[in-house]
Amino acid sequence: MDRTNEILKSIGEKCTEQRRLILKAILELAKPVSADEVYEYLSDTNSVGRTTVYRTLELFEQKKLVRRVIFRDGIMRYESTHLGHHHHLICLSCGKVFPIESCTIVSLDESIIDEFDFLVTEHFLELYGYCKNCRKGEKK
Amino acid sequence: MDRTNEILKSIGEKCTEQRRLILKAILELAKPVSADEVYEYLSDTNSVGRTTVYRTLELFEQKKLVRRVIFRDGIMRYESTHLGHHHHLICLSCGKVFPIESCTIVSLDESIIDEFDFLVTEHFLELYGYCKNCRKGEKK
DNA sequence: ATCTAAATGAAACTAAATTTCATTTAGATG
DNA sequence: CATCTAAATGAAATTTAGTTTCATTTAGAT
Repeated sequence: MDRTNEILKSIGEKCTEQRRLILKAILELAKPVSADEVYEYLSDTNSVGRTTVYRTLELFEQKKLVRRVIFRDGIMRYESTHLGHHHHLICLSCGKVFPIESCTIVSLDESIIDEFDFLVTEHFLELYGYCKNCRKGEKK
Repeated sequence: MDRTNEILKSIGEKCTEQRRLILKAILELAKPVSADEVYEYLSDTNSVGRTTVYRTLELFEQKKLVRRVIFRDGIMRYESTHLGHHHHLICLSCGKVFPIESCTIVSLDESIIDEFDFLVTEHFLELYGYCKNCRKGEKK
């Protein structure tokens, strides 16, 4: 059940207890999380320092194990690339994040090279609003 | 030529020298700029403090004179809402920002209420890649 | 001209993220 | 298996963006 060792080997980096724990956390959480959230998540193990979390997430980003996502609060969050390309619905009331798997923007990426002579390599779309739960009991 | 007074009056806020200068800067720069960039832009006038720039941009955001945009570096930038709804091409090489006026996402906003029962009130799309200039002379 | 609530700005503070550097360790090598 | 070394770790210091505090100034109402 612990694929973290294999994954770390596959990116050609040392397998340390800390890296395994951080990778495990990212896979388990399966949503965008900040370095501090990962640190808190692992705080009961008492075996990973804050600095290491920051550094390891940066390493994972370089190695494409995670991608960085930034919402309106400007905090850097990371999510597993195993989740595949998707966008986010973010509730302005409760803060919950919902993934949208379908992406209708890829065609835009391609048309932009013609229209703007700009080669798009990645794009990020975030949609803000109010989720089902937070809209309950509101005046219509 | 100085509409800043009228604009400040129209939002029902005091017209101060500082607010006029900051608003003028935002209108002149006509692109997403950080508080510090506005401060630097006005540094030769020596008449606006850093704190005031931060506070005034926040006020302008509340009053919908500017909107906050956040790129991958997590720095808060603001741009005039006079520019209208649009998205951004950001060059990963030179950092230049190009606006895309057309928005093909509005229909997505609407379909999401049905599919996810989530009411979208705003969305942000940023496309990263390489602009014409920075791609010059590269191997094909 | 006077007055007052609001605006300003220097300095202190906060929070996220990065850097430094002494210590520890993975895993390569003999 | 023991040894060795470059890499990884983490506590503390530092940096940076942004916010708060509070004494002073000022817009604009009276």
